[in-house]
Amino acid sequence: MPFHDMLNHGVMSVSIGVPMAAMPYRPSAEPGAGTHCAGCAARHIGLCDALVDIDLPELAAAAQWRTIRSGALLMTEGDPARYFFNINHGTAKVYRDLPDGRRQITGFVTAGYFVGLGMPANYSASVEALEDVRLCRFDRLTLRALFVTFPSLERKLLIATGNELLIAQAQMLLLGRKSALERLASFLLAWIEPASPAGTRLPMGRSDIADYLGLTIETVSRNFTILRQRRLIAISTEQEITIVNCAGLTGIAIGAAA
Amino acid sequence: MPFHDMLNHGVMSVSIGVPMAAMPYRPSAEPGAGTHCAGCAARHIGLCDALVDIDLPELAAAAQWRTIRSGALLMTEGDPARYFFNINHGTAKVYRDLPDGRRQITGFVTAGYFVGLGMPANYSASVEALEDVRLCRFDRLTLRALFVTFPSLERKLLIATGNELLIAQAQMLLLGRKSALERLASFLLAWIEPASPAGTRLPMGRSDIADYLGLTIETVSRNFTILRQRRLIAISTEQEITIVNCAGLTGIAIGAAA
DNA sequence: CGGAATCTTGACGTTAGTCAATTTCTGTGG
DNA sequence: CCACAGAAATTGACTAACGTCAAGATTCCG
Repeated sequence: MPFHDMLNHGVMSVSIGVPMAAMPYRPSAEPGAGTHCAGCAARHIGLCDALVDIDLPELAAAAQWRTIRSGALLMTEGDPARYFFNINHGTAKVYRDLPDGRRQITGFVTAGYFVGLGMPANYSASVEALEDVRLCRFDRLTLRALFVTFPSLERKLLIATGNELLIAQAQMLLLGRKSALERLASFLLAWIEPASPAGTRLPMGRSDIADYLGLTIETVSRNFTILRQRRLIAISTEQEITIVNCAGLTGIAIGAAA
Repeated sequence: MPFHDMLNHGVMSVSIGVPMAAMPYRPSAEPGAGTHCAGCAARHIGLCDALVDIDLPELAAAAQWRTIRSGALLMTEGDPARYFFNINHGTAKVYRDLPDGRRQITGFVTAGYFVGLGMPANYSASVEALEDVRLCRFDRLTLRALFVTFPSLERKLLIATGNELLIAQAQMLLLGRKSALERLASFLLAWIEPASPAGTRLPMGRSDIADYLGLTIETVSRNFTILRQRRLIAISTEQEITIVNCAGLTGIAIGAAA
């Protein structure tokens, strides 16, 4: 169960995958086999999950499909917060920067996550795609109007925002009180399928992991080596990781081991 | 504008100020002058702010007034999350502990704040009163039922939860990337009225500040001294602080000064 | 196969933590 | 009002963990 966080979403300078720039979504114009939200791969993990199939067209009319290329920005901190996003596929990083360049990644967002929760007038963070990202973009005013018709949308967002807050709390404990080794162990447990023998490919590099854990890239690398040498994890090809000793890794992550 | 955070709220072992243990709130039985929610000091900063006066009685019927003595727990991490709280007066700390005793305070809650946002079945943090705290306690199931009648309550909570998330993001940046001096400067700016020449009394001690900023009590103390020696703040009587040079303090807080 | 980017490893420096007094504050009672 | 005791805060000397700087090794892709 991967992590996440985020906050805003935004006016963006991104490449557009589906050629329907400012055009409202139309079922008949949809790409892929499903051709409408009910057939979307993210149908039951995204915002639409709050609605029954019969009500989907109204939500779909407010949604715009986009594909964000790897490395492109979904939103930039400080920009007017016009849009709200629902990720359907791919991974992006949410981060804040200090004036001198120090960066803190506050979360990674994957399929099903909302970007733009609890936003004020301007985005409070930047979001960059780590791989190609498919998403639904909503105009915030349009979406707010839909809340009146479908209170279940608002409930879904309230639950999602609450979950974000829980994850943020856990991350504050990690950043404020855990050692480098404990941070890395916690991170891997959240991202790697514990059972998978084949190994899981991490979508982010060492630099992003460092910015997420409040460490430097060198410290992350050193602690990867420590975990590997202690036979707690196995590293096949760089970011292809396998958890070898889940109990041992968990012990380190929760701070049980001295 | 003080900070905050929080998450759960809970089954609690607390002293009860207003003698109406499990009895539903009744206007005629209310303490103080206002004698009902419309006269409450927190009328326009709490949950009730989402309702017009005419609808208040319905919300009031679901609320129970409580006073939590300084040092008592509002909730304990892991306990079943039966209640939701709305602080009316006083300050409390929200924290998580690691098994070996390391503690991270994820936020301080004051008048107007909600405790128990986005909660799962069990409280995910403990909350302890730093001074006597007055609050309204709601049964979570009862409150959820009210959401159907008054969608504005849910909207209020969504906005509040979103604000929490923004604050949590800022705190992650602080914990992950700021120096001890920058952390303390950021904290003081959030808690001390910049203009007040008389000085503001902090409700928390050095130990709580340390647990909030991810530092030790000694490091907090040393950096208080540094800020005082640089004439950025003045310390009258221990936790009675005045901001002397707001611009200078802000410069440190945002990481502008090298 | 080659070059750039990413990752790893090593030597050394800096910041904050640890351990230990000492000082200051708070509150209580004489 | 002052004296005292306990708690909280400050200060100092030293240590440990992580950051910085600098090579090298690997991986990735054309």
